[in-house]
Amino acid sequence: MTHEPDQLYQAVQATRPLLRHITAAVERGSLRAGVTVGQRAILEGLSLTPGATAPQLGAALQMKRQYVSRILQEVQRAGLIERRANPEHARSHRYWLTPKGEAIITAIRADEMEKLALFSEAFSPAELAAYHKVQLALNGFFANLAKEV
Amino acid sequence: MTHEPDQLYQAVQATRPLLRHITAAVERGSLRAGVTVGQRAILEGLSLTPGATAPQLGAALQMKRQYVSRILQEVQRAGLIERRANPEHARSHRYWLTPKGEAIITAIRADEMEKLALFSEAFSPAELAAYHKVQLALNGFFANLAKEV
DNA sequence: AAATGTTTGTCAACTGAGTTGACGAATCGT
DNA sequence: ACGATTCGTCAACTCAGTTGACAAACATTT
Repeated sequence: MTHEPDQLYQAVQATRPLLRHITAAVERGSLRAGVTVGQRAILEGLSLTPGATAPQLGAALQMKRQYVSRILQEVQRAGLIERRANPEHARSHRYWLTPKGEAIITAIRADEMEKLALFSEAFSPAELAAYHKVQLALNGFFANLAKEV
Repeated sequence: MTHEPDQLYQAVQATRPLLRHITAAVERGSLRAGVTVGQRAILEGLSLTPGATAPQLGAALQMKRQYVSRILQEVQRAGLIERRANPEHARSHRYWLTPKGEAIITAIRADEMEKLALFSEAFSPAELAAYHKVQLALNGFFANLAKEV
């Protein structure tokens, strides 16, 4: 018996408007004042792996190092991160959140967690786990598809 | 007992790279020659509701009517759709896929279905159903969040 | 019939996300 | 010492999508 992928197809289609809505909703949050989703991703990344380099962040967040670098410059100018020289490489830098940056990403995270917690009450742990599992698998699947040829 | 939304949070975060990979993978498909994801969405929409107007498509696809209109012009020039006057409104038009457009969206759909069918074998029907369910609910949830001020 | 509000198509300017290419300086491997 | 790789930076570009404006057509109210 073959699995009919209709549901999956439809769900994947919905990814586009979903992301738009996530972005819009999240940017509307008062806590986000002036922080774009790209910047937010960088702050989150630095929160998880303090002292990361730009290329490391790029790999973790699946973005090009040049783009990461540009965002790092923006948030540095905004005083949300600071960079220090990398003793192991004269041209390389490591990045850390400043207290201000730390406060902002923490507030954003708390706000979003709260909203998601509300949402998640409508679902069973099994459903949420399945969502997580399939989402990550899809990510890997399409990343591979995109790479071949 | 509260649901810990950590998994959900992480999955939602993954939406951004996921969409990028989907787009890249799908545009790499030889069948897509010259068809952007936006155009593809319009073709899909017209396939589901033939004779739709631009504002109707916009509502269905959750895009602004102006943007839909621009894409409609593109695919019309490419000969994938045709428009006819709307007898009920002198300024309005209805849109239909041409045989060429029909062939293209059918081929795209078949190709993607095939790939997704392969992928979906790794999951139980319950997991796929849960993914679908949560994905659509998230869409509605964030669409609402984005709307309220 | 006239005034007012809404819908439609179209044009234009803009933002945001992200990629790609290039270049020089630094580092690594051999 | 030499070639390949890595890192930072600048620049140009694409793509998706929004917003604003304007005029024509239509609907509604008075």
